[in-house]
Amino acid sequence: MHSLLNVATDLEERNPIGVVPPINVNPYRAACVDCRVSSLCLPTGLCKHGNDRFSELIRQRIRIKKGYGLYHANDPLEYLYAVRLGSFKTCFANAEGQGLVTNFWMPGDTMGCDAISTNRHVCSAFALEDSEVCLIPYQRLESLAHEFPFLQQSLNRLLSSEIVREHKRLLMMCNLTAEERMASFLLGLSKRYVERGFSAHSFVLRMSRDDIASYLGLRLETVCRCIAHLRHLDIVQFSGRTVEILNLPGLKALEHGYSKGSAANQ
Amino acid sequence: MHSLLNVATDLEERNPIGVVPPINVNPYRAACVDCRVSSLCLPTGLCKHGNDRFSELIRQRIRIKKGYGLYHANDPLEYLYAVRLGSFKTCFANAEGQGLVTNFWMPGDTMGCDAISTNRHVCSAFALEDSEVCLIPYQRLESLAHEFPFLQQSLNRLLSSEIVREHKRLLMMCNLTAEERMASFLLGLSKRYVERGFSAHSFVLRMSRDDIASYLGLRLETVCRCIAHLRHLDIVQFSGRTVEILNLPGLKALEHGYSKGSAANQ
DNA sequence: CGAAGCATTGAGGCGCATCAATCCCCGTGG
DNA sequence: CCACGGGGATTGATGCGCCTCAATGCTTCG
Repeated sequence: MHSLLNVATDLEERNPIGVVPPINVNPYRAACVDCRVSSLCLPTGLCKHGNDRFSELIRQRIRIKKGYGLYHANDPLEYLYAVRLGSFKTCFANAEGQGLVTNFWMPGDTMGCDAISTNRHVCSAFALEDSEVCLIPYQRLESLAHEFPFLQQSLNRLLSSEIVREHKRLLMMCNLTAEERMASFLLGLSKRYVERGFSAHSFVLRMSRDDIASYLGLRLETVCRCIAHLRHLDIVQFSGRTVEILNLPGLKALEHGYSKGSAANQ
Repeated sequence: MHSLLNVATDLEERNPIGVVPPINVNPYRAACVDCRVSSLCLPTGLCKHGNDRFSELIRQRIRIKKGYGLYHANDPLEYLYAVRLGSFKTCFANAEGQGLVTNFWMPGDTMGCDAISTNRHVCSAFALEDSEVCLIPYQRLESLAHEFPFLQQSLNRLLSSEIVREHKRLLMMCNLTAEERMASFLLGLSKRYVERGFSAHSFVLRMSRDDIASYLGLRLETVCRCIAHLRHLDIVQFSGRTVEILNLPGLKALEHGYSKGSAANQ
């Protein structure tokens, strides 16, 4: 039991890496200054000069079509990848082929940091919609971070915050019921959309039910049932992948299990 | 359901931080050159000069008695902590007081990296036996890492490898049964003891059944039952916290679920 | 030596996985 | 235009693994 599908295999076969040539976008244009999500990205807070130098690093900005892979487990670490547009999922699998979705990535997020430890990617990244990423050559990033200590600190914080995020996820897996996880997931998405200037109440899920299930440590059917329940409670409206949060406080209450008769924690 | 005990509270109360004054050990003696676990620690691979400079950072080496706290969630990040002797657990808790054991730490491990993201510790660390740690002042470590790029790279790799470790743990939580997790846990411990020059077959658990349960996302009783089962299979001998692995290949088979009639994955 | 904490074992129930059938949506081609 | 097929989503029935509650044994330490 508990053997989740290998979430990568099906897509990997659709995209033997290298088959889809990266599409170079605006190679001569400064990447960061006019980027909509620069305030969330790695060079945030860097001085003008540092920011310019960082922009010079980004020699390639590439487009990835929906469903295709950007990098794969065991690829040598060459770049970190900053999402500029669209969204991705990353999948981690062991030797036995059991795998899971480790994260969903939105504009401003930087993917691939887990590769630094071994100089090889341990996850595979797939576009959930037509997307655009900036390629950050890691070697040169290291050099630049040496020149600009603030950048080094940002990188350290980025790495550390991934550890904390994983801690929180572990906590969720251990302590929350399926419904609480689902509520937590939707609230997390909502928050991230707000950070990016979108509505907190209304958004479109870019990932399948199966991806959500994998991310939450559940099965697809359980996710569906949770969604059905949220609908019946009139807390969230779903139509396909379009989400409408009707009762945000109610959803937050669900996340903390206040709906059940658990020990009264204020 | 699923509300694990707050693993920190009981011990926190026994040790309001500051009550136990750190015991300064050998302040004038170079810390790293003669350390038994220097080969596993942060400055590994650093040049002679860099190693000397790193040693100078370590102005304090302190002893912590069994059960007492070393640092606590929300403490400002001042030091990273390198375990020199003994062992620790770190606990992470959310606002509701639900918590879990995030990791167990052995000599050569460096604790506190998750604090870099917010400049405050997010976990609390407790000694599982009388222990000794080196205090690495983080600000000064940053400066030294700037002087010695190799040290910076080691730090980056350390952070990144914590992310990968958490990925693996998540995978374990999602894909493995209680018994497989228990087998995986024991094998992990065994491996780490070997790295430190101890026996692969025979060791003492420093943590309680409850700690193990929390770490594995299980309940104490389930851990006990798994132990009982391993004992009946003559794969592992337990007497209290002393462990004797009688059948290492058998244990590895259990970890991958080959005992059950799962789909024949070679 | 008694108390407190830790560990073990048993009985019973619940939450989620599993298996299976059906539905819906959408792109494709006759 | 509709028939067709395929992948994703939904819903139901059933069973199992682990949690929960509870009683008892064991170890440790003042």
